[in-house]
Amino acid sequence: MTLSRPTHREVLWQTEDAFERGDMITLFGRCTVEYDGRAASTLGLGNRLVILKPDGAALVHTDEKRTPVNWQPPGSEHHAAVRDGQFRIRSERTTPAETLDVRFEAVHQFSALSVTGGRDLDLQGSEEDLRQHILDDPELVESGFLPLATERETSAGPIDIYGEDDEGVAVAVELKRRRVGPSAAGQLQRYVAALREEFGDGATVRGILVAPSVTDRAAALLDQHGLEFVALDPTTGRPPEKSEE
Amino acid sequence: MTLSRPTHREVLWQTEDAFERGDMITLFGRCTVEYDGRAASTLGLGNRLVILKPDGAALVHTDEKRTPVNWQPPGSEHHAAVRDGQFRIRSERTTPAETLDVRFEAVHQFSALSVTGGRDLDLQGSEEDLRQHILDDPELVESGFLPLATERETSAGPIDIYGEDDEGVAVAVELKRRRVGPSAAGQLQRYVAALREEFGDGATVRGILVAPSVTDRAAALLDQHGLEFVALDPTTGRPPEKSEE
DNA sequence: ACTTACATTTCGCAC
DNA sequence: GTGCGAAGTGTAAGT
Repeated sequence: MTLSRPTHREVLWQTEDAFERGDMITLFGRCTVEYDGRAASTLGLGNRLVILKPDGAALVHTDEKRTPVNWQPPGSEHHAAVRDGQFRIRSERTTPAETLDVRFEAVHQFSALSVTGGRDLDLQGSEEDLRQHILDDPELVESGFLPLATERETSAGPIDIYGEDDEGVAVAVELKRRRVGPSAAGQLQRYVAALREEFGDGATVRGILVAPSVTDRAAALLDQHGLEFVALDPTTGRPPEKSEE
Repeated sequence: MTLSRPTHREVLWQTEDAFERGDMITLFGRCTVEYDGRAASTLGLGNRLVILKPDGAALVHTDEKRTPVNWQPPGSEHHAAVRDGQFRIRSERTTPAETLDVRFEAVHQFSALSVTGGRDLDLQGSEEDLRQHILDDPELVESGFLPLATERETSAGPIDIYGEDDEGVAVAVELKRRRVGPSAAGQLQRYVAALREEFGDGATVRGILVAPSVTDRAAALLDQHGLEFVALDPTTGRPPEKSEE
């Protein structure tokens, strides 16, 4: 259902009907946007595409970027009204308290869309896949590596794969699906430190970062703390080609 | 410009015209989606909203979530074609090499939208704002704090605010606009360790994390490393109310 | 509701 | 182009 150059009243009726039906709404028109919540923002007049989803999500898109210029996450409540010659959408949520106000000077187009069909994506190449590759063939990490647990808890957080090397020394393995920087090195360092603390009096714990590649600075940080790096690609589960490193 | 229940041919012509004009395109219809690049995914048949932006961004939205189910970032190249009774969009980019394929069994609606007007958001409450509050009034961190530099480089990365306390001891201040977890504590720890390394032989360096609040685990990590915490709200630049902590 | 970490994160900025 | 960290990050899983 689409309206071209509708009156504000028409948009209001159709919006309420669409909410009722659980349709997704798209509005294109000249509007301002105000947001207040975790931060606060204002956006001056311009033509934008506004999307209202039946799950409570709201998106305001300009002609640039993948990220909406303003939005409201799912679970928000949308309300529509006509006031002061404007068609207005107010979207509110709690925890945290946030409001999004879109005020249309003119709505160029209104659509109510019945969105049906699958929304479950079949995705490959995640960190989870990389973990499965390693559990299927622990030698990928190193000869004699024995995985003992996944998501093994420490005081600093959960270790992706916890195990032992061929000499029975504890090993913390941290997985990343893409090239890693300093933060991943720091993360592994936290886990290894937590294990050493847990085991007490100078226990030996090794830390291995598994990822397609590392930046220089991350490599230096790993080095500083005696941590190791193993190059593996998340999709193939094999060492990446040199061109991919 | 909008077409309802157009033929694939009509959509193709209008799509090419819209690309030419630099319009934003919205398509609603029954389609499958395939993605291959940093990861890979497939999405079965269903009604979705597809948005093609003139900057090369592509978005595929279902009726749920704020995040598109599939997408392509700005800078991609969109191509349209009719083949095997389908209207197809292929969006490609390089570095990294990624392709997005949307195949429409039926296009229920096509729109070409001329998106004009401001897209610059005026946003308040960022980490940058918090920094300005502190530079305007360093006492917010602690009595006698003297900022000497922002983005001060270390071997582990840049320190948000570098300065000295009232006794001339070096202080690294890390800012966060929201409640912090273990990673922020680790980040500050990296910077402080880098400064100690840089200054050599047991030099004293203090680290202060400034944020609205901390999680328990993060507080424990700070404690472990002798790091400190100061509670400040990024918007007001003042200690947050108890209810906000 | 809160914590924790992943994400095809995206985005901006500096080198 | 790569590196690095912020973001109103969003999202899922566990507690």
